[in-house]
Amino acid sequence: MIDHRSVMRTVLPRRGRLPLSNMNASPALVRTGLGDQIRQVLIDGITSGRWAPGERIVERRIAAELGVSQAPVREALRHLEALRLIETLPNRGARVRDFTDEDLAEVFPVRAGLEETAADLAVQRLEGRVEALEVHITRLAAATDPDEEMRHSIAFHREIVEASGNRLLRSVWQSLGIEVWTALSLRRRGTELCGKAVEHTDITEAFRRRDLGVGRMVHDHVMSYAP
Amino acid sequence: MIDHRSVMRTVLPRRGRLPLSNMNASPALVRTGLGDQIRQVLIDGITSGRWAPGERIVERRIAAELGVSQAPVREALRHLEALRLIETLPNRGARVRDFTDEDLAEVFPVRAGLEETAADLAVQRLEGRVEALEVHITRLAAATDPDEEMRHSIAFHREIVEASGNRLLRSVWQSLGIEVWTALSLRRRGTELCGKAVEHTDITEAFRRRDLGVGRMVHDHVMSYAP
DNA sequence: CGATTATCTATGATCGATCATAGATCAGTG
DNA sequence: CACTGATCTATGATCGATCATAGATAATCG
Repeated sequence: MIDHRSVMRTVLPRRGRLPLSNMNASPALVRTGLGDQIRQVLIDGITSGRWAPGERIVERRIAAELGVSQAPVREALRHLEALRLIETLPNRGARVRDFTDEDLAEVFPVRAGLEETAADLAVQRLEGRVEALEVHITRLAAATDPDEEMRHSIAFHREIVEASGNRLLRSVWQSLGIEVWTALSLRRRGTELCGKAVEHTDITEAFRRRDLGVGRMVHDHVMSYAP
Repeated sequence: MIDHRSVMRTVLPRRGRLPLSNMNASPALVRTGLGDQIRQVLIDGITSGRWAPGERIVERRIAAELGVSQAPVREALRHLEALRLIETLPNRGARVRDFTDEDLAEVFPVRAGLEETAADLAVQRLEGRVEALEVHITRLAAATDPDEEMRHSIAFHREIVEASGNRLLRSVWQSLGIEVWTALSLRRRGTELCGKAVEHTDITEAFRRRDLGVGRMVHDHVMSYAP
């Protein structure tokens, strides 16, 4: 019998197991359920290449490896499916998706369409107040490693989406899982996307002067990331 | 308070053989799992107003009413959350979302952005072959009741998205659950969206002559649905 | 009495076990 | 030997029960 009463089970249960993910700084002391933790483990495993494309993902095996039951693993797998990291067939389980270059490229037109819309909405609401955007430019400039660069660059784009004030738009954009896919793109080809940072400044200036062409600017900027 | 207990039971199993809700016509004889059936029951219940906005959705109660266990109900609820039909808080359950007019309006800019992108991609691939689009115009013209009208109108838009050839775009657009939200909009205000059908013809003509401005046309057309 | 703390209750989250299906393996038949 | 069908196996889907948390209720204290 396992000790379920242990207060604040920060990590997956059962006899010393798994790395303690979120014990450190965090504004709200996020207590996350097993499903969320498992999801992160699986995302890391797939993006890092620990599981090969096409490899079968067996619910019970993952559950046993992590010392949990099948249920939260299933829950996590559904999230991975929504992120399109795995493919599932009814009654036949899931396997790691084999991302083609085309798969990786498809995200850019979608982002472009969503972010153009977001920018057109945001320029109205921001009324020239671009401080929040500038923060991410500064941080991006100060970034040291490529992974940090990526996160700050994405944060800039997320800020535009947030500024649109359209919660559905935010939700849809978030659900694209840009971080994950960008990480996969970077792994696929060499590390780039560096030079595009200057365009963030141009875009921010356009927001500052309330340039109604900013939507198109963002659209073209996003598409310029595409291979 | 409305009587929930009497409702369904037409399909969900238990001991006996599952009554095969869809044993008849259907190209591929889709056998759907409990989760899918439950999802549909819940969607119908919410869109029809059987469950009031803000009303609590208790997993075990639904499970008992349908004669199934908690697991497939949970699975269905997660889909409803993705459709934004319910709101969920960790460890505190789900309740029917109270859709504001703003909620209903938010979908149009998102659709406009996605469908503009889709149209710009589709016009390249279609090369003037607009037969698939015309089918939906014809069907819409032949539609009798408003519900059928809605479905054919949406089918036209879906066709554009399909024609883009971008599977991610299709997936994202589908996940918006346009049918459900449109049904809610129609329920909220009176039945309209009728006059807009002619614009479908204009758009189709633009596709036929490979007019590169078709993206903007579709964008404006979608936004014209917004209240 | 009002505030604080210790139950109690409802219910989401998780568990371990079972059912059902898709494939694989084996057996029989012409 | 190819083919059909029975049997076995792996595993997803579902179940019933238990654990853990949030909110309600009762008990305690100043």
